[in-house]
Amino acid sequence: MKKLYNPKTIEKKWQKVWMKQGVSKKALNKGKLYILDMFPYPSGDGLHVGHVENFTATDIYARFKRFLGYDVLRPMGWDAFGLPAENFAIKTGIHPKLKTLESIKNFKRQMKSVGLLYDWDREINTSSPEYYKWTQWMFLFLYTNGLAYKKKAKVNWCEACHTVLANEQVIDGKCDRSGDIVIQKDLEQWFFKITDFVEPTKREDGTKISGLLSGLEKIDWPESTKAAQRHWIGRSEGAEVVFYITDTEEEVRVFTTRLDTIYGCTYIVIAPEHPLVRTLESRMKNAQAVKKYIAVTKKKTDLERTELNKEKTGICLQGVEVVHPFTGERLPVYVADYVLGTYGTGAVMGVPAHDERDFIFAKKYQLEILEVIQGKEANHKEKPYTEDGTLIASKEFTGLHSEEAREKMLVWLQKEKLGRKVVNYRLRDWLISRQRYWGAPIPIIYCDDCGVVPVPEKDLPVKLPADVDFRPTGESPLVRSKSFHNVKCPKCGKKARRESDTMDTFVCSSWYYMRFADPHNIKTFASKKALATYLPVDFYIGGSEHTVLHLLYARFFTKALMKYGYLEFDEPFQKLRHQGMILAQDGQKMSKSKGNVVNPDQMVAEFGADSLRLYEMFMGPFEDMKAWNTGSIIGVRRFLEKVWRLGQRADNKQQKTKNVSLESLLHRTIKKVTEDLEELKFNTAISSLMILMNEMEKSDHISRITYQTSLVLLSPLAPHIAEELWSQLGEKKSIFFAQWPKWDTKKIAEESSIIVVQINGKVRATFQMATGSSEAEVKKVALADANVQAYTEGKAIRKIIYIKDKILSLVIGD
RNA sequence: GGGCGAGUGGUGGAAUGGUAGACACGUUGGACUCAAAAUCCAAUGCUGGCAACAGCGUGAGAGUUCAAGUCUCUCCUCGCCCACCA
Repeated sequence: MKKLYNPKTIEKKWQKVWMKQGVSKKALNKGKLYILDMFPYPSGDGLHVGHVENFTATDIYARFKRFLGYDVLRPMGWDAFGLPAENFAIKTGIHPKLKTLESIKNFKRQMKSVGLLYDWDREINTSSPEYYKWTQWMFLFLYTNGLAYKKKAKVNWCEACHTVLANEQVIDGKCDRSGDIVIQKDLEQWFFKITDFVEPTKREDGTKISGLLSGLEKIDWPESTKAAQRHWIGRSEGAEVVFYITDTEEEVRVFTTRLDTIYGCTYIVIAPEHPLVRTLESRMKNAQAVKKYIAVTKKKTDLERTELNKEKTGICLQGVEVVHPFTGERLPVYVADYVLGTYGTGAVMGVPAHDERDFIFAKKYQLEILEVIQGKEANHKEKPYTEDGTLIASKEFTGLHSEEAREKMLVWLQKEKLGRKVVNYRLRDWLISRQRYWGAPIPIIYCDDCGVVPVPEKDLPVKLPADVDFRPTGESPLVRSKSFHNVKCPKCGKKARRESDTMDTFVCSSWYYMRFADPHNIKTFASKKALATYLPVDFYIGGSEHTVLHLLYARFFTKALMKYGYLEFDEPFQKLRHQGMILAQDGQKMSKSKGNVVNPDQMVAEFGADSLRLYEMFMGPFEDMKAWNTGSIIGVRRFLEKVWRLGQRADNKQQKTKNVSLESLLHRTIKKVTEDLEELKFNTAISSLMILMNEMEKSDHISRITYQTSLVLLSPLAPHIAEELWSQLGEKKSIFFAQWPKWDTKKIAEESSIIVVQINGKVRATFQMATGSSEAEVKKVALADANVQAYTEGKAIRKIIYIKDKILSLVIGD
C-alpha cells in the first residue's frame, strides 16, 4: 500500500524525537563551532518570516556542520526587555512580564514547529533576574574601572507621553507612539565610555587589544557593515587652530580638516552651547538679541534642525572680534546652530569659498568670500569649490598643493603655538539611562553623605519591583515604588535612594553571547573554562538593522572585558552575515497596518514545515532582499512529494547502482550541495537536489545507496521528511548519525562532453565527443560538420583556440 | 551630499571570461479521468520560418578579448543605510 506524504503527522513525530534525543552527539573530531542567531525580541505578533529565514539558515548550517564532525553550540534566548511590552502594559494594564512570557512561549512553539533544533538547556531570558543580575554586574564592572559615568545630557522628550524616548523611538523627529514633536531636555544620565576603545589599547600585562576601528580589519564581516561602523565612529584628522579674541585673554579654538583653506577664512562661528557665549556676554553690544537667538535655538527640535538643512540662521556677536592667526586680520564672530556643540571644539572657521555650508551662510549675511584654492572651474562665485587644489593668495604657501600646505601650515602653527594636530571622532559615549520600567535597574544608590554608591555585588540582582504603576508621568516609574526607591546606604546605613532609571536594552544584548557558554553559572557571568571552550562566536547571523549599534556595543563590551582580564579575545564575532529582508508579496515591507504580513503558522499548516524551510531558502540568494510569493511554495512542496514517491520505489536490497550517468550526477550533486551549504548558497543547493531527483525519477532503477545518499544531502534542509524516509528504509538510528557523503572526482567526470564550435565568436555547431579528446580529434570532427563548413568554405582559418572538453573557437577571414 | 549594493524572460532567479536564461512559479497544449484535483508528457526570451536555421537579446554607450551578464571606462535608473561631523 502506498503511503501518502503527510507533513503534519511526520513533522510532529520527529520534532518529539529530536526534543528527546537532544542535539546529536557523535564522534566529534573537528573542534568546536559556535553558531549564533541574533536572539529575537519576543514580540506579541509571533515569529516573522524573516526570523524563519534567519533561523532556518543557521539550522541548516548547524546540522550540516554536525554531520562533518563539529561540536556545534547553537543556543537560543530572548532579548526580552523593551518598549513594546511596556507600551502594551500602559494600554491594557497587563504586566510586561506576563505578556513577555506568553510571547516567548509562542515563539518557542513556532520555532519547534519549523524544526529548528536548539540547545534549549541553554535558553536565556534577559528579563529574568538570573540574567539581569549579570547585566548589573557588567554595569558595576564598567563603573569600577571608570568606564561608566554620569553627566548632564540632552535627551529626547515627548510632551504628550511625559517621558524620555530612546533614539529608536524618535521617527523623523516625532514620537513613534503619540506622533508629537520630540524636544530636547537636559537630564542627568549614565554613559558608557565606548570612546576609550576606538583606538587599540593594552592590558596591564601588555596584551594588545585591537580598537573598534582596527579590529574590523581582521574579522570576516560584510564590507558594507564594516564601512557603516567606520562611518559611525567617524575618525577624522585635522588641526585645532587658535584665534585670539581682541582686547581679552580669551581664545577660540576651531577644528578643521581643511587647514589649507585658512587664508580664505573671513569669520568664525561658534555653537550656541559654546561656553564663550556666556563669557563674552559683557562685551557684546547686542547681548539681548544673542540671548534671544540662543533661546529660540534651544527650543528647536531635531526635526527643525535637520529640515532647515539648507537654511542657515545665526547672529553676529557685535563688539567681539578675533585675530586671524596667519594674517593678523580682525574677523567677526557669529553664533549659529549649524555648528554642533558636541563635535570638535564646537567652533569652526568660516571659509565660504571652499565649504558648502559656509558659502550659504556667507551669502545670507553678506560676508566676504575669498578664494584661496584654485580648482578646475575658474569662477567660484556661484558655487564653492570644495576639493583640493593649488593654493592662491596664501602668502608663502601660495603655489603649494592642498596636501602639502596642510602639513606646512601645521608645522608653522605648532612653532607659533597657535595650533596642533587633532583627531576627532563622530562617535560619542553611549547614553544608557532609560526612564522606563521594563529594563534592568541600574545598580546605584544615592546617599546624601556618601554620594554615588554602587550596589555591592552580593546584593545583586537589584530586582525590578512587581507592583509598579507604569503609566507615564514624566518621572521614572520606579520612583513611585517606595519599596524600591527608599533604601539604606550600603556604606553608612543611612537613608538613601536607589537610581530609578533602567538600562538601555542594548546593554543586555551586548554580552548575551557569552552567557550562552555557561548559562546557569551563579558565581560569574560565565566561567573562564566555558568561555575558553566556546567563545568567540564563529558564525553570527542576523538582520542588517543591527549593523551599527548592537554590533558596536557588543564589540565594546568584549574589548573592555578583555582589558581587565575576563576574556582572551578582542572581537566577539569572527564571521558575520545578514539575511536579506523578506518583503511582502506587494514588494512593500510587511506590516500589520498594511495587512500584508505572512504568518509562518499558516504556511506550516498549509504546506508543512519542510516546505516552508525549503521555500524560504529557495527564494533567492540568502543575503538579498526578496519578495514573498505564496504561489511559489507549491514548487518545493511538489519536489518533496517527488522525493517521497521515489522512496516508495527505491530498491531496498540492491546496494550498487547500475546507472553510471546517474551515479555521476549523484557525485556532482554531493559536491555542489556540500560546497553550497558552506557558502550559504541554499537556493542553488536545492536546485541541484531537484535536478538529481528529476533524474532519479526518470531512471528505471534506484539503488538503495543512491537514494540514501540523496536523503542525507537533503536532511539539513528538509529534516523531517528525510528522517521519515530514512526510517522507512528500515534504519534504526536517526539520519543525523549517518555519514555525510564524499564525492569521487573520478565519478564526476563524464564519459562524453559537449563541444561547442564558435566561428568568429558565434556558436555554429555543437556535438558530443569522448571526454579528454585532443584538439586534433575535435578539429577533425568540427571541420566535417556541415554547418561549420558552410561558414568556413573558401575562407582561411587564422586562429584556433581549443578549451578542453568545452570549446573550439575558430577565427576566419577572407 | 556621503557610504554600500543592484539592474538578466510574464515572475523568483542560475551562470570558475567559454552554448545566457539552470532550477522553480506561471502560461499553453496533450495524456489519464464520467468529471475535477493530483500526477505525467511536450512547448515556453523576442522576431522570421513548416523546418533546418538565421537575426536580435543580460539598464545605455564605448573599450579589452578568439570569446563579455561576468573585466575596464562613461552615463542612466532603482534600493538600502547615514547625513549641517567643519
